[in-house]
Amino acid sequence: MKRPTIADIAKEAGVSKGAVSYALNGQPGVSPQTRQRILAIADRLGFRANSAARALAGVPAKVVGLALPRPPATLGVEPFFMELISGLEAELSTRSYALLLQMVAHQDEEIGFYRRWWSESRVGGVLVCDLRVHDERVGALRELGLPAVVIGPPSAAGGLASIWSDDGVSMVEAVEYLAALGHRRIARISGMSELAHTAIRTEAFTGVCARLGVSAVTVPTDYSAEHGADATRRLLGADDRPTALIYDNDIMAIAGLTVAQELGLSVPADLSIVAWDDSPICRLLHPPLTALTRDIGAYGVHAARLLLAAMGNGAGNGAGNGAGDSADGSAGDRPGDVHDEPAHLTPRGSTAPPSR
Amino acid sequence: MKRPTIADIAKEAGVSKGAVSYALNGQPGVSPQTRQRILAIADRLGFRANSAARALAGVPAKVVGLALPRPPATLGVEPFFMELISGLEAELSTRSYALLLQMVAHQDEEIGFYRRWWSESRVGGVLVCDLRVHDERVGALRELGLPAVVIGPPSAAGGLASIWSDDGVSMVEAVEYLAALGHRRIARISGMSELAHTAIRTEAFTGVCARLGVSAVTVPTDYSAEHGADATRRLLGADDRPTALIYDNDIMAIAGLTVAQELGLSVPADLSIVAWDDSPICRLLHPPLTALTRDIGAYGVHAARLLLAAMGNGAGNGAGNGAGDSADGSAGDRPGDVHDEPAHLTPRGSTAPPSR
DNA sequence: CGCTGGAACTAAACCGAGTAAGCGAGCCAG
DNA sequence: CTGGCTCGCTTACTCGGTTTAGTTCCAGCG
Repeated sequence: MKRPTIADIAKEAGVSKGAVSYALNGQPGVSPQTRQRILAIADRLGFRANSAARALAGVPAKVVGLALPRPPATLGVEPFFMELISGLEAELSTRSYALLLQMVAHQDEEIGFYRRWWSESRVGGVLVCDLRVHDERVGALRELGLPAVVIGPPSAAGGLASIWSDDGVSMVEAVEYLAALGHRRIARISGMSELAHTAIRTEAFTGVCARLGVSAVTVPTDYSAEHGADATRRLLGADDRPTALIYDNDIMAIAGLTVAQELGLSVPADLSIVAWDDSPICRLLHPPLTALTRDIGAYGVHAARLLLAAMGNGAGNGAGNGAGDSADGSAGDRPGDVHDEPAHLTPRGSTAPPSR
Repeated sequence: MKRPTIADIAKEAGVSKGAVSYALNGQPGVSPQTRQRILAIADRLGFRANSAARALAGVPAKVVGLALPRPPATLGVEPFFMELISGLEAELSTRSYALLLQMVAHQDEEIGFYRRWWSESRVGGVLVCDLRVHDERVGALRELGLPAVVIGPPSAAGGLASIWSDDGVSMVEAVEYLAALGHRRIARISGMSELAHTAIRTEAFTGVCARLGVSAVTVPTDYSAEHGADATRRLLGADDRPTALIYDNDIMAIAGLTVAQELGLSVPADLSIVAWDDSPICRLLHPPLTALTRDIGAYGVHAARLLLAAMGNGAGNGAGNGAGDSADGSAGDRPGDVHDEPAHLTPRGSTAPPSR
């Protein structure tokens, strides 16, 4: 089986390759009749333009690169990423863009891949996750001139387009809720402290706790279930143990719930638990977890839209404020930054007033 | 910043483009000295061959395609896939292959993508998951002549290379274990019954239960936590409820554990639970789940190796029996089929003799 | 009637690699 | 001394699109 080329179509239609190219790409230079004829033949032959040839001819590759930090414990990856990818794909594939996935162990390797993708002109743009407070990737990407969208706070994006939901707002909502229930000792099991969004959450957490007169502790972890369980054990073993715990991801919250139950604590009577991000499992646990819920899929859709816009394919609604349901970009961020809806608290059975 | 091309290198080295190409690809036709000089220049310039140009020149694309069935409930995807991808990547990236990921809603769409990838010569081969009993994708791929590896039972692979672990063996192990504990009514919450591996598990399950004189029920679901919970509720509400449950994935097992506890049943005293596949959460639940454990990452590594071999890059150990620690390919399957180690039972706190 | 202009198309260059064919130099054998 | 071979390299063409620079033809207009 041989793939049909434009030359085949040209021969069949009795025109030149150029005419076929114009016809297929909707460019002027061919009469409507000829265009119709060419399109019909292309369709009949099942023609699809060879992506290598178009890429070589300078048409930007309809491929988007995503480098995923390999999870520290190499175990499973958080549900967050799967949902994000799912959302990215939803948008990308409707526009016939492909997603090139690459797992990386550390930032240097990741930058290496960006360099490589660029020099091989493999991708037209990239998505950057897990932004650090001072992130070398930003500089490297700007230097390469590779279109990029940062999934994280604009403050650390260093001028690259970014999409993010304001974790500070969500953190305040969670703490205010717990404080209103009567909690006065709240601990937080956070992710890696070098991550930009962790820093933002930490700042918001300490800030709002101070304002409300609540004692606040943050224990940084690597986001893994194991570390989450360990941290929980340590916090609950202390003399003045906290009455409420906020976990920076759902995986650790689930692990923490189990630890609490093993220690003989009843949730929510003896201990309240809040999870950040809300995978289906949170709803199915006993008790179901109160969680900070956001539409991660939509987050991915918006990120993809923003990147496509940055790549020049601004096609219609993709440009500017791509997020249909996003908040206004009120804070003085440059155009190209999109604020998604922040996560909101979904109270469930794992939170209640502390027992006296 | 402009990408260096072989023409740049040629000019700098004072030779022709052809010589550079020969030198870079380790082909004869240039003297060792000239080769050295060219390589040094290429290195200094940070040269990387434009992937589009090589693809156009007929060098097979170092890209592997993976179409993932979009999860039925579009919620999160099973940990299985993330771990599998992680393993695939581990092998692919050491050989500088890229992974093209595509989410698809149904089989027809998936076949469409294979066609497209083929006619655009985007990928050099594909991996096929979630094999059906009679799977149209197999025929389509053979027709296209696109190298492919099936992640599933050879019986349904229709002659394509396949990799798989014998789920029948594992199922027998689990049931024999439960029967030895004294269970006489075992139910199984399975995945989609049209999937080939579900069929194999079901056959093994009914077979071994009949042999051991154990009553067996299989309830098919869509693998989602919700369906798993529903099925569990129904099974446990019946008059002669089973004393042990086997779940076809870990997600449903977790949901099922929660349901049992809500119904006031104590696990494992009143009900034993076995999960198929063993994500970190299984270990952290209370009680920790007895699970059928396998090294999914290694599974992915072997799948990638097999595909690379099928694509002609047999480089060394990739060919033949790619799985270092795999069982021998004893059963009469053709070369190109690899048997990975079957899942083995890891007894934990969720299984015990049934209460009288 | 002749000139201009635009529509519709063709021919050929081009992108950046890979590669078959050819060619000169050096070497060896006859 | 010459024919033939090999080595080392160049030339030129290929892949399949895109794109630029023409070319042809016809309509419109002074």
